[in-house]
Amino acid sequence: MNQRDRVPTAFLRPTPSELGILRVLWRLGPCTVREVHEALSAEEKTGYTTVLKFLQIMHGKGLVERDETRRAHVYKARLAQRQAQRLMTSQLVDGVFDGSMSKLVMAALGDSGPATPAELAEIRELLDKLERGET
Amino acid sequence: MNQRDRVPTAFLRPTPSELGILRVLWRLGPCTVREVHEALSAEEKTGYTTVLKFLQIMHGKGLVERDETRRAHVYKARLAQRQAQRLMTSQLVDGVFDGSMSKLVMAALGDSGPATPAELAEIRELLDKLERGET
DNA sequence: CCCAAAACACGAAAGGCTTCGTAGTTCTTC
DNA sequence: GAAGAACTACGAAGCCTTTCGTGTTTTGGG
Repeated sequence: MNQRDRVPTAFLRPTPSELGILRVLWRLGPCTVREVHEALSAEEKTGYTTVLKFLQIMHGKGLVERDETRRAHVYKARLAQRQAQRLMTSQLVDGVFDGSMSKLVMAALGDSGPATPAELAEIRELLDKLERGET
Repeated sequence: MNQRDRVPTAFLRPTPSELGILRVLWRLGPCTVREVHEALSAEEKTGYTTVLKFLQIMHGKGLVERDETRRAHVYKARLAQRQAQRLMTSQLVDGVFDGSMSKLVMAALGDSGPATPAELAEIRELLDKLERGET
């Protein structure tokens, strides 16, 4: 595969199962299959080999990296959570918000059980910075 | 709030093709297969019967409604774009933002080429309303 | 050294997505 | 009223996802 392919195209549409595994990897950092399986078992009933197979497939797709130096391979998310957030957010914006990021923000603010005051303040601060800093 | 499967579960994960069709229906309103096909053909090369089949399948899934009173059936998106935005946004928030809507907002505001001043003002106004009005 | 436990690889089945081709039905126009 | 256009329905092929079961390899303890 091309080294410049920094963002695997598979990331454009991770399946729910893949996301579940990625979430574990983001939360716990690099993990063996067993560790992922145990973390996942807390919520869903999944066979060990199912998780193994997923990680193998995800490795094939470039969604995760694999360290094979030890017997129990260690898997690691290829993209940081931040990057995945960026990607998938712009996916969503393109898909259903007519490409308008601010429509997304409006919808999110309007729909959410309104964020806590602290969060609102944080957002406001970011707005200030945006209005001053750039433009 | 739960009348009777108001939101088809298929909406939780529309495929790219399905989204393409839904976007046409949102933009043009209720359409015949031919109309959808023509709108879609502007961007992609798709066979007429392919579009027909998609609409049939989407009808089966409950993604679209169908008026059969005329020979050329008329299809209509089951959910308004606004509702789809709501749904898919909260999907995204659950999936990669640890359930935090404000994290999404922060990411969107931070990543986007900063919105126009008018948009920023609009967002700020909504913030004000949130902080005062509801809780 | 041998065995059980732990780990990986592989394959396969069931179901979903995508894409059409073909066949049958209804409408329009001479 | 027959020919052809415009529609719908159906089925099938090829590929992807999800889920395991089996089989093989490695390893640590007795």
